[in-house]
Amino acid sequence: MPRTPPNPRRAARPRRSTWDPDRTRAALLAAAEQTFAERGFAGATVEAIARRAGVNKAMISYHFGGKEGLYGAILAAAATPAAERLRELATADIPPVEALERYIETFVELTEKNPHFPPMVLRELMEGGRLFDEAFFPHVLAIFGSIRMIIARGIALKVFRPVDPLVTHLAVVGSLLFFLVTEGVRERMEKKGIIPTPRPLPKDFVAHLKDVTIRGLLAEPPRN
Amino acid sequence: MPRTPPNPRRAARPRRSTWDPDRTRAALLAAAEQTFAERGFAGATVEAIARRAGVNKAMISYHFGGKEGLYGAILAAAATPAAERLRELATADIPPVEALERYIETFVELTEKNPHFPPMVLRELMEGGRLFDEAFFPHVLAIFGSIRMIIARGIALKVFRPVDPLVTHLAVVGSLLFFLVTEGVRERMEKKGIIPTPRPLPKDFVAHLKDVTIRGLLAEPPRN
DNA sequence: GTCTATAGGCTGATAGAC
DNA sequence: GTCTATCAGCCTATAGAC
Repeated sequence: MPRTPPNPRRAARPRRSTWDPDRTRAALLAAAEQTFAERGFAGATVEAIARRAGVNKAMISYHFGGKEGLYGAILAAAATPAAERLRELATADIPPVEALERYIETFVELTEKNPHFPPMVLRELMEGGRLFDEAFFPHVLAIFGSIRMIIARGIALKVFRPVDPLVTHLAVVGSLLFFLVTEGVRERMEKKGIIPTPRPLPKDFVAHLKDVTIRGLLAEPPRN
Repeated sequence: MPRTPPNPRRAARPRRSTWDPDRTRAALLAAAEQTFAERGFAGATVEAIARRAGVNKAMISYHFGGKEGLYGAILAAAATPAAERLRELATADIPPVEALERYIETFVELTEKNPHFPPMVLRELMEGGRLFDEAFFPHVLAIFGSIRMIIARGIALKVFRPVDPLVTHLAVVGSLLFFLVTEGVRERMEKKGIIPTPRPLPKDFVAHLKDVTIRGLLAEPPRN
């Protein structure tokens, strides 16, 4: 009898017909995104990320040059299309009220494909470490700058009151990010029965924020 | 000649006439608050905290039972008076508009004594780990519940439109927390000359948020 | 391109002297 | 109550086989 029989687990797992570096990269990006969002940069361990991705942890160093590189790759990958889409919205020829409403909708919609992006961005804003990377920072500026442009245009057209666009956009984006990053805790509270009413859904929040923000900004108050 | 002359650094430091455990505890709490806020729980090391406090790192285990205990002590200490003060405001017999304005003012004012509290609370909301501690969670509920009560009262009195108080308070508190936790990054951006205009101060943000929120909630739009 | 094995560094906690 | 010295555990990164 041989000392080491074939490992059943190894035999059971269908061997991939060939190596697939793209699949490895993609799996790592997805697993890391989730783990970083849950535990932060320092709290996430490369072993946890690799296990979740189903690949060896050495692959992180190989493909991304280490934990830092992986983090940066995730941020840049998610930020690029988001920044582009919001900038298009801001520079398109759309009435300011509608543009602002669509900014809010789009902001939330984008995070549905990428639910771990808001906590990562917020963390970077708090810690400010990797935020100023060349590959990431311009996108953040674009995301925040787009809504500021929309507000400024609304003021120039006298549709909005002469508020400070900088302060205003902080209030709106802050609401959005806060709602998005706290969805998890509300879900847990609901499951534990700590809060009586069902938790608000993203669409409820979007509708509310559009409503209150527009009303708060309009030069001519709407008739109720 | 003796092999080991008196260590000059040791001699230079004036020896405290007697030990002062209260001072040790206080120094650790202050240093930890700052370090945790800057780097998060996992990112902060007990050695960094102890060095900043000017005490030996073994004191953390002695006085607080470890890093976790220290973190919890900070959260509870800051949350208790804040929750109490905001609850008083919510239950006092004040017109809803004024109460909401004072809630926003007080919220910001409280963090000026305790600038590291917002990032710690927000982090807990994101990670949800120690959030559900018995010593901490009721205070968070009180802080969030107070503004919800104010809004609900305004609706009952028909001063505010019939919005959802739960959604509404998330938008307001979210704005506040986001502004407060990102003050550091705006300061850094201003110093680096990345943003052209001077950064908004807390009082500017408070004034804006009060203005836009009240206008967005009022049943009878104000005459401009 | 992927994996195993391991090096090398840092962390949080504690035993024991004072 | 405080300090020094030290430990076991975990971390990231890499060398080298396949």
